[in-house]
Amino acid sequence: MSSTRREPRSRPETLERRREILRAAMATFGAKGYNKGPLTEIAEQVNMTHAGILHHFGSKNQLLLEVLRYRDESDVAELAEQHIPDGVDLFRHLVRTAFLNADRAGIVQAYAVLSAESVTDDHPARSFFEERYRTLRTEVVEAFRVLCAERGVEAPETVERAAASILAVMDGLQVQWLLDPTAVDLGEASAFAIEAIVAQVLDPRATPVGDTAADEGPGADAPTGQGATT
Amino acid sequence: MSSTRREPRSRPETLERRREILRAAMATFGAKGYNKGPLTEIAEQVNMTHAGILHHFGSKNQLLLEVLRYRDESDVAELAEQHIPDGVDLFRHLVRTAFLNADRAGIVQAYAVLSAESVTDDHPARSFFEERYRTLRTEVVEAFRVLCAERGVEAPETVERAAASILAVMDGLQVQWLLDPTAVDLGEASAFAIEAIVAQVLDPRATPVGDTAADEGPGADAPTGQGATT
DNA sequence: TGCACGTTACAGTCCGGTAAGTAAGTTTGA
DNA sequence: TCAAACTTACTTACCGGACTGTAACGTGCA
Repeated sequence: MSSTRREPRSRPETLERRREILRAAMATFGAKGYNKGPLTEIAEQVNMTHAGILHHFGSKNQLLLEVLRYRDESDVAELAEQHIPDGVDLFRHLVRTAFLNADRAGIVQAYAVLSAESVTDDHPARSFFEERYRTLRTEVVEAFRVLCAERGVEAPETVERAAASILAVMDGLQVQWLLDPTAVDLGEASAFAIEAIVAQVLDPRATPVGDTAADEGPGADAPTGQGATT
Repeated sequence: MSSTRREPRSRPETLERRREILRAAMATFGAKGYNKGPLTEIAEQVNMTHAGILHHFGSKNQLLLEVLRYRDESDVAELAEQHIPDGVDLFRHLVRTAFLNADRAGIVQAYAVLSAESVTDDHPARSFFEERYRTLRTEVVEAFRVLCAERGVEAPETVERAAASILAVMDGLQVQWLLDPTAVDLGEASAFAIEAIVAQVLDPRATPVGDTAADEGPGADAPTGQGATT
């Protein structure tokens, strides 16, 4: 756990070898989760023993963290070739990502499984996902501010909720889509929901739900229904 | 795995004993997930050995399925004392549930963790959650139809996407809220998002996102950005 | 008396991590 | 330049722990 030889990487091909391992780890963590994804399965994908993996990463725990960091770095590297989206471009970017994700079930599954698993006790990826969501929410909030400024309206205080909701709906749709890809169109549904939320921020309207929901608190009555936690 | 003595339950107190076990199992599966939640931990919560648990449920696998069934039955039993919500009442019910869930982190976590874990290979709860989402989506679609009929408008074909989105946003917000309860207000954010989606179904409006998103497909360009999968 | 409800004990797996050894590669210095 | 000295990248072998499931046995209610 502690004495992990880190960053030797003297030989040039080692770096590519490590990347192979990281991609393999992403695959099995995605398919089985972190807890149930054994090192041996990762190892045999790259024709190695599990001890070889541990030689490179020190521990399974450390491997997971590097897997997550690796993906973010790859994405950021690709992004750097473009401009950094802000304002309405960020929302378009999110919609486009949702459409693209429909062809990347493996990666989608890895993030869906690992992010939910991370809320369990002492999970090694917990702080990673905490920070990830914090960062993403901040970016979306900023995009709302820019968008409102362009429209010449003051950004309402609902932007925080809206930002969380946009990320939430994308994640939640992924789970439903992974369970039954024929039942949910990941791209179209994400686009619809994002439009709905953006519209509500820019031009709030009362609805038959909201009419009474405004004063809704942890009411004294009320059971839970089949959708207890959804 | 196969020959599990089921439903003997000769003595009256046995039924309550089983319920104790189910509640304890819900707690540890929620805290650690199914794969990492050991039977011994469930057992010691009810002052038993893990072999005692297996005597009642035959296998850990079977225990999980009964846990999930038990919760739904409890919820439905409570619901039966009320009316079955439909039309706009279902949406109000969902919002109310979100507020209530803010005080039930344990149950929320169990569903969040298990539903995401269920998408992994050969997970015992997979078909449970497939069916659960299918049922819930159908109910929400029906509520949209009733609501549209009340308003005298024709239900648009977006109701399917909207139904999936409403469930998705509730689930996704739960994950963010579990990771950092101070960053997200589960009830308020759920209410906001549900209102937004209902409003968009009843009265669709173009947005700066949708203006171009309509023709958005798996475009040839486009990387993924930090929010690769969200 | 017999069955339900446990217990203890154990079998069998699986898995992460460590130790020790080996065959390459890289560095260094005369 | 080239070989000794050292490092890296593994392998095999093994340890120890955790966990599910089974078998055998006791105990008390009906």
